[in-house]
Amino acid sequence: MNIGEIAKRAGVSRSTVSYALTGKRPVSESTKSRIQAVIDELGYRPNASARALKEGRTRTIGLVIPPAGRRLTDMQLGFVASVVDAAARADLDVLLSPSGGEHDRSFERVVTGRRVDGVVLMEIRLEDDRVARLLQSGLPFVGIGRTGHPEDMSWVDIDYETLIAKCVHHLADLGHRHLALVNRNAELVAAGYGPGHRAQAGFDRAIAERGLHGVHVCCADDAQAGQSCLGQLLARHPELTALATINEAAVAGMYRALAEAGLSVPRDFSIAGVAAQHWAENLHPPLTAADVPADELGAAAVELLIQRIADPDTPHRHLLVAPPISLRSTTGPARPRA
Amino acid sequence: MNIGEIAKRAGVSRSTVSYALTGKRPVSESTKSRIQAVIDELGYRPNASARALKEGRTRTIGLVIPPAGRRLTDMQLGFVASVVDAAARADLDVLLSPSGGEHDRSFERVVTGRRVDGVVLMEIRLEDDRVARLLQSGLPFVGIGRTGHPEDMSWVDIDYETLIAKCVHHLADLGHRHLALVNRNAELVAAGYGPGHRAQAGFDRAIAERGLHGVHVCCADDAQAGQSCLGQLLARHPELTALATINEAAVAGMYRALAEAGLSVPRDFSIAGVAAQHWAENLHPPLTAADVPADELGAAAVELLIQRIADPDTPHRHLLVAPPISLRSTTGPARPRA
DNA sequence: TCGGTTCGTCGAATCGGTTCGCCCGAACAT
DNA sequence: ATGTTCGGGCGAACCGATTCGACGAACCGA
Repeated sequence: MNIGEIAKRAGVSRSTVSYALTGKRPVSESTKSRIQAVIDELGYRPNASARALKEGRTRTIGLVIPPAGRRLTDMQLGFVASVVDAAARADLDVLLSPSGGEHDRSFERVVTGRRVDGVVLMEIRLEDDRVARLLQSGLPFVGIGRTGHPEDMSWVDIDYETLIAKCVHHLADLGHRHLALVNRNAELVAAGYGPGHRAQAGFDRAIAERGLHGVHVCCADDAQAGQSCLGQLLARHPELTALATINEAAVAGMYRALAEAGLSVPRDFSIAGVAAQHWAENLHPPLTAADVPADELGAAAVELLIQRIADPDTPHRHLLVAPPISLRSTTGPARPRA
Repeated sequence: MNIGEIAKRAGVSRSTVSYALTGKRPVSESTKSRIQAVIDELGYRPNASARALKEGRTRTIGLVIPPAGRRLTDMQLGFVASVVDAAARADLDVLLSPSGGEHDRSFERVVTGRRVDGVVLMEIRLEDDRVARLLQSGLPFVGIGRTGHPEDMSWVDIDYETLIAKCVHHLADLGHRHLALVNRNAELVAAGYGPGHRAQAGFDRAIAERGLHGVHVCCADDAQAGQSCLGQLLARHPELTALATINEAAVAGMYRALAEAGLSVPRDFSIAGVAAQHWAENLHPPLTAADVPADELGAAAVELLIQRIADPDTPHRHLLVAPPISLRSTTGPARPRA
């Protein structure tokens, strides 16, 4: 069912059908309705590949997510959902590419075969070869997250450094003197995962400013790990009375570890973190946390990307968000542990 | 950077470059390596749209997920992950379409514009117009889930009816006489969501077979809802001592409701369900449940789809899985509530 | 009545690949 | 010497849209 068939049955040329559909040139009402009738009857839709070939754009964006197999965090899910949603609103399709580190065929296909008009990239490292590939390819892209050279690209990001510092100050204000930072999983941080490093920087800075004691641990991104990790931490550091974390997936397990240790939250131990609002609210007890507006960030990323696609030479734009900390039920005045 | 440019620089015709790349006709080693050198130098990759146009296939499959805005369950996430993963292994790209009920532009684009070679459809209702659209369009597709006329399509599915019946029998064996079924959210079930109805059918059947008493409730798919829903249920039905559920997202909240009511699990109250293995294990306490092998199902769906794409006239195939119930920590002997 | 717009339409070129038919020369069999 | 096969390569058609230049008819003001 191609445009030629429609043209033939409507008794016009193919170009007229095209103009009737796009409206890029005037077509009389009578022929327009005749064409439309044929189209409705045959259920014709223009072939996307042919259109993309001629127009030079695919009306599709790529979304590069962490590799399959690894579980996405709730926040990342929020990003994906909002990107997909924003793209749909702009009548763009989304091509999913689960891409890890080295030569990933899926990533290469997306970047290199003109399959997409632009790319949204997630889980960016301080040094990230996917960013390098995209830069050299000239394909428009926007990061959710940023590298160590953030001027070279457009991005939206969460200001983990500031937020974790805020958490520390909040806890310090409550009298806590011995704090821990529970980071994301060790492999990720070792690979140069930006938020992990920036969170640590913010933690160290705030600890120093307030003259406190801080310990830093990595923890796999699930409840089991959170439980065992904090269990060990509590045993090894009996002086700890609070922690800050960016590892939302581990928090539920931390609660269990505290319960096991006979510590009640927030009476004996305080936790402050950075998490998707939905997640923080649904934990039990609800987590005092900086509520990351995942939907806004994803939508903003798509908006930036659409602009870059329209004009690849616009200067890069950046959006760094540092939402306020919502006080819920997991932080309270310091009380020395037994 | 098109194939003509490569041909020119390598001093051969365009067709020779094409044959050198696809290997569909013999090309001498010497010219092949000359062509390859030019390609490496210029970083050429064939234009996917042009190839798709000529070949008549896109090497892309569509994945239709529940509409954005709604949160995917852990099991659904497992499906998505495994579909994406299986597709990547087969060098297929995945186009994501979040599609709800009525005329969804994203769904229409995917189905109708020859953007994809086939579709994996999720969250199918007993009567589903997306299935109808796909059938009439002739596009190969495979359901994760099935309609009320399952012979007309290929699908993989979980046998909720059998599994919930098994749960009931398991609980009955433990001496429970008054059981509840906690279903997914009411809108979904009202809209004819298959698993919801089949679970209820299995529940009713088993209840009747064992001569028990059963109540049936719908519950929104989150912990908050699970808590309030079960709270009310316990108050209204003091005779209940156990429940079966397919609503994995609500289980954490049910635990809370039970704790609030002063009931301990499994001493005072038992829960058996159907859930993704990962989820059941990570709950606290770990849920006695039929462990749904989400990765296998997703991979099987892709495999079926690839076959249908290769030969659209093969008879439909079906895969109905009923994994055994893993006994964990949430079911025990009945004990009348105070 | 004549030249200039404007409207509606058509034909042909084009996007970047794949593929079919054909051709040339070397190797081989008869 | 003659026919046959086959490796290696070329040119052109084709996939299904968009888009540009052109063209006839109607319409306008001078």
